[in-house]
Amino acid sequence: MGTGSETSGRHKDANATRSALLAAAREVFAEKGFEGTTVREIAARAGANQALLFRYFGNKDELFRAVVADRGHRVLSEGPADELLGRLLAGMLNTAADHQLWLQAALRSSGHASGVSVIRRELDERYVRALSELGDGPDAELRADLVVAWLLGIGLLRSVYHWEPLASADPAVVADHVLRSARVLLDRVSTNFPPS
Amino acid sequence: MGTGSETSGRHKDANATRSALLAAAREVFAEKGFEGTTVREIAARAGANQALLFRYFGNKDELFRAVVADRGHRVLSEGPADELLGRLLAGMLNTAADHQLWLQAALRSSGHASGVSVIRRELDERYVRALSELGDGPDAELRADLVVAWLLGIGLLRSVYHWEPLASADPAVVADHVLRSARVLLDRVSTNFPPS
DNA sequence: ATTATCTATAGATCTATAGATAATGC
DNA sequence: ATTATCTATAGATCTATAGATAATGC
Repeated sequence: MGTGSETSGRHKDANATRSALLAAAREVFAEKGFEGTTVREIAARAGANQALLFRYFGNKDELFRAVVADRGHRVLSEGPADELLGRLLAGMLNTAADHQLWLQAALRSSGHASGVSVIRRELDERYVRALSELGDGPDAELRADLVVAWLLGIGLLRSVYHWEPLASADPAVVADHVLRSARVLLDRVSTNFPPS
Repeated sequence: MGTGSETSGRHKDANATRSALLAAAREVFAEKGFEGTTVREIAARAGANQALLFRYFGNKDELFRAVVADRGHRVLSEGPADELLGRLLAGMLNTAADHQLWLQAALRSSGHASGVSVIRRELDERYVRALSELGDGPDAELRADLVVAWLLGIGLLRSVYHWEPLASADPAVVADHVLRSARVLLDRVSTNFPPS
């Protein structure tokens, strides 16, 4: 107990070094994608020796997976179903630094198998499964896919392309627009009465 | 006149070699992105010597730009304004092989400067400018961006992630869903009377 | 004679490892 | 004595070029 990890970095602290490497890797992978990143640059940014990266993570691909792995965070059970889309949207519009970096790292690595698989897994496990429980019908899945496409496209333009005015827009305003339109898309799926 | 380019490839034909390299480059860049692609693999797939790639295109980055450059095709003036969104959508859902490869190559190269700039340019010049002429108002641009995000997200899920059922869905069905929802998003922008 | 193609290789990477050194904990 | 860190380098790339060869056109 009482790890008390100093960030000074002049000590010998395996945990601190590991975290520094992980944080640096997240940044560099986000900036340049998997293939454009070199382990030496990660180590340099972490202020650590390059050999430690292999000692602690095995190889470059495992380090990448450690960076993007397992964000957990099941959205479905966190609140009422009719606010689900809003929660998914909030997740994608999340401006927390680590979320933005995670998204950039994954999307900028779309040419690499691990980059593709992490996006597949995250979108499927969190977004599609959550949305698909909202309704049924012949093309309920397709409609859910279209919503996911929208959310991912918004994340892509904001995080990777820094597309203005979208990137700097108020998340609440963006959410309002998207929710209003997406409800049209999803409405026929649910068996609700039509409003007014 | 009368080029009569044989595809046998045993002759000496600079134009044929150039095209073969370009076509092979489009495929490999689409599969692996800019950084994951090697010039040797492109040359091998083209059945050409690797040195010719540099002779004809200068370097790898210029070859990439030759692959993704300038798709032209101004969409705005091609038909009535209220069908513009449908035309943009048709463009993104275009299942022609070369369009799919173009989109994959660009998106899978999101970690590379040229990949980012080509997407920026194409989306801006074709999609955003076209859409922004549809309406005005405080957040007309933001709404246009959101439509672009949707189109790009759909293209990303289909082309890069082969996401089902979206990837194999009938473009007409997809278009119907998207148009219906997007009209809600864009409607307040135009100064039309509200329908019914 | 000109132009396309090929050979061979320079030079600069990059990942990953083996083994030496230095700091900690007992 | 153990564990973290560093040095040095193997081995495998990769882009790009210089210069030789071979096919075409006159």
